[in-house]
Amino acid sequence: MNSTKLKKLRTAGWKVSSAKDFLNLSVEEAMLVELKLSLTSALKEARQKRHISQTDLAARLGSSQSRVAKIEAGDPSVSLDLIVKALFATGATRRELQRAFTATEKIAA
Amino acid sequence: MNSTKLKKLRTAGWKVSSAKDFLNLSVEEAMLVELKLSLTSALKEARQKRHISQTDLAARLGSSQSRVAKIEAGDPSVSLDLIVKALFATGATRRELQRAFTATEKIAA
DNA sequence: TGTGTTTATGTCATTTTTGACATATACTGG
DNA sequence: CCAGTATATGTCAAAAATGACATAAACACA
Repeated sequence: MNSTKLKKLRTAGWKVSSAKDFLNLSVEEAMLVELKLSLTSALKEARQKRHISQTDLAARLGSSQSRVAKIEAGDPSVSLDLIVKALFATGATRRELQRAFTATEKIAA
Repeated sequence: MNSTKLKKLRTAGWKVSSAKDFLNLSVEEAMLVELKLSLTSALKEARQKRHISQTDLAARLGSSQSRVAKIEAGDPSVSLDLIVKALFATGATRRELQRAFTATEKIAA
């Protein structure tokens, strides 16, 4: 986790905390962001594979199309809770979730 | 996921939604709760194994001892984001996290 | 017993996340 | 081109989560 990567996350709108201990605290936050990106990517795949529209998924999830779009777009306003709930709502099992955990998401240059 | 289990989660303070579609929507929420419990349990283990106090962990995390206690207690007011950040803060790797994903947490009778 | 440390529980003002809505922009067949 | 469907983006009031604080309870170990 280098500082270039951190900068990229910041410009993407992520609030990777400006706390005192830049090289500790923020790294955990950045790890979380990476995890989220892996999962949202997995979500998009899972949803499309099953031919569910964002609107459909939103209904299953008790949410709105716009929020589903934001989840998949990796919007910083989306919690891990919601991402995981969305994944479950597509029918993904815990094991599938687990798989998504391994892959590290590349942050576009 | 039976309805007895759902009742237990509810009495533990979890807001497993009373949405129309009890046998779909709430099940995903319950799955999320189970996942959270697995992770908080893993967190407690990870922290204790490394002889870190809740106060120490709170500092690393930029949080407070009371919140760390709540995380480990499986308090419903704690987000998945915070649980995962806490796990990372103990030094847990993504692979360790992944392991915690498999184990299903028993809900005390 | 007392003293220090760790963990638990309750409360609350502030911050973050949410669903909903409007609206814009793709994308797909006709 | 148009019409229908899917997805993206911005905004906002309401709801949920947060750190901080007080304080209690459990634990250790002299």
